[in-house]
Amino acid sequence: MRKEGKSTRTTIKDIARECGVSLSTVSLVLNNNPRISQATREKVLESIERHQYQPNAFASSLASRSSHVLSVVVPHLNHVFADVYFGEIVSGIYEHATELGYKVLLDVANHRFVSSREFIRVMKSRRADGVLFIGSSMYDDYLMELEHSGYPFVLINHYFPNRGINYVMADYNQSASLAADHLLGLGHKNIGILAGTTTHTAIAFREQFIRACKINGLSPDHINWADGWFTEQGGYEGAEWLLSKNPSITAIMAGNDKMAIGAMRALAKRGLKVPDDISVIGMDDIPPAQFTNPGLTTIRHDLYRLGALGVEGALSIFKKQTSSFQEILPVSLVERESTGPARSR
Amino acid sequence: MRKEGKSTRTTIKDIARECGVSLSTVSLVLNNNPRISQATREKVLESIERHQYQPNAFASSLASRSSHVLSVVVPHLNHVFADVYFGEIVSGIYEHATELGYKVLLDVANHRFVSSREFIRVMKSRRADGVLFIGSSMYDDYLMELEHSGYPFVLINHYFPNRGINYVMADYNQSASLAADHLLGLGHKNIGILAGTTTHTAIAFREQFIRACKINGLSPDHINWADGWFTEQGGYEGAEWLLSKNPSITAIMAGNDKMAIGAMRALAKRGLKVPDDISVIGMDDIPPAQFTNPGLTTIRHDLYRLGALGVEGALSIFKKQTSSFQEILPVSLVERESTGPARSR
DNA sequence: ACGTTAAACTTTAACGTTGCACCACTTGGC
DNA sequence: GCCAAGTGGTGCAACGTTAAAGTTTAACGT
Repeated sequence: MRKEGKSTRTTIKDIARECGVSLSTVSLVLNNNPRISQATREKVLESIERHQYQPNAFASSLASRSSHVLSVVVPHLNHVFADVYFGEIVSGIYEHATELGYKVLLDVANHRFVSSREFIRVMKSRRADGVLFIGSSMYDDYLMELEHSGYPFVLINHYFPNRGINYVMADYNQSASLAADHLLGLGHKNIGILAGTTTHTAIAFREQFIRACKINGLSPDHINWADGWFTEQGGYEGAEWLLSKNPSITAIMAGNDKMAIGAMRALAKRGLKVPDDISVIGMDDIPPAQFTNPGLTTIRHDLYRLGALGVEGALSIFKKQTSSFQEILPVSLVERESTGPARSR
Repeated sequence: MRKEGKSTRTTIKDIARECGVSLSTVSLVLNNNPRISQATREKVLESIERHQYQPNAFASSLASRSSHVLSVVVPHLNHVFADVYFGEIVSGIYEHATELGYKVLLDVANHRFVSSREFIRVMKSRRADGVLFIGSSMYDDYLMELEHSGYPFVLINHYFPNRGINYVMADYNQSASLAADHLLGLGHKNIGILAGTTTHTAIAFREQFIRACKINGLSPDHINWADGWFTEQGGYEGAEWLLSKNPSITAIMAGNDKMAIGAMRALAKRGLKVPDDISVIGMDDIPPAQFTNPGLTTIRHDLYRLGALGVEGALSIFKKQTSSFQEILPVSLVERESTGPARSR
């Protein structure tokens, strides 16, 4: 048989020879083609099972021009995969992709990735059937190159206004309204905002929040904002800056939970009690938000589902079932203990 | 030529034809083989650049029998990629793999993965040149099947005693001693342990910690432990259980930071102040440990480096530079504010 | 002038699948 | 008795690369 010292792997040929059928037949069985009779199918499957035969993924991809792989691209941040926000989305991507028989490959949008146009190559080289971008920023104009490329890619929780670029994202307008209503309802009249500034969604969110406050009669003088870089450290520093600028603020609205967590640390260091002295509200509802002290009130974005939907979108474009994919998901308020009635200081 | 309406991609053939050289020459240039003259090399590279040519990864893998892909296998937990512990390790893996020209593929050790022996198939099908297992448990005896397989795989932060299975891990014995010395040095005589119970490392750690306490004169009656499942929720419940069993404990030692964070939340709910009423020490030093209130004292395990080293190991086995790889990394104490002098209650 | 060696390629045969075109046989309608 | 359609396959040429062995040319020592 095939094992005369040459430690070669079992291939489709071995199975075909043993079953006395052609290569094509084995291939058809492998791909569940109905044109093969039950009898033949069983004979082949038995042989496959017995040899623990595993088709070579590369040969298959090469011949079929489809890799059954999805690539997910995250920004070039330090230890980026340790970020819970990205992790939640990746989890959603992974699980949905797996259900559909897809593998997921990791990529980081670092300098090389961008300047060498590797994001295009990933698709050109057929290494992936589709690409999902998480956490891209509004300065990532390289993405525009892809707009009319027809390549299956989608942005997750981000978008470019007036562009035909595919995306799935949370409803940031609704988030802003929900947060504003909650804080205003508690009587807060002096609010600090910790915002991200590098995405269109974050900017739209901040503007919508401010608008909602004004509509409800808040004076613009009583709304300040600082850039919190979407990070704990940024939230920490931003909170300090807000307090130094206006010591009488009674609530901080953070554009994501990480900044909120950083802010709470800064408040604790200053000896301010949350929510007695000052309220804090976050956004995303990442899992750690349940285990802060006090528990963080936040706007829930279903990041996991966002990831799963992204997979859906990329694959339906790949399969030419649709040419455009733009979805917005509803959000909800999660009340925990970090917000309470305003109390002037 | 090749472009009569058929929208076929640029291949090595096109480059070769244009440059008037053979396929092999282009291939050799692509692989930086020194046997090609500078002049030819430049001509070929120029053409490659101009056409934005990207070699087909599958064809290359098929022909060379090497995928330049590493697979990382994480346990089948809910939203597992949102776990900071795994994320830190994955970050280390990703970055080191990238430096070495490797891609990383995600896998989860779910039921199908295990029962269908997919972990073997991943290597058999050559989808990956090596596999890194993170967070495997002592019950994952399927790993034994791989022991003598010669396949390049390594366990990260776990091991099986008396087995030739490759691993990289933190020095859990040193962790235990460091933690015990720290707590004992602060005068604690009544200690609760929040432990993991599903890995050999965690069990060895707990035993070593208890041993160190006893050597320093602590009575076994004053050392209790609860299983905290390595999670925040487990740490929360474990802490409550420990306090109900022995209300006078003055310190909690947690086998990872996540349990410590859960415990701190439980203590806060009970109205206990950390560290005034009770000290808490964790393990790992995951990034969020800096942003808890108060900051978490912990033992630092360099998870990122553990991941990078794992890549090193798997690849050196793949390249047959070594047949066995077992490394232990030193750890260190990081003092923040969650531990302080014992005060009896 | 001659053989030897090295440099710089080229030729050819894999690598392990899949898609397409084709074929042989059966069934059935008229 | 002949054609049409359906069933259950087969054979072969891709797919795009690399590895191994072979060829040509130039350089060099004796």
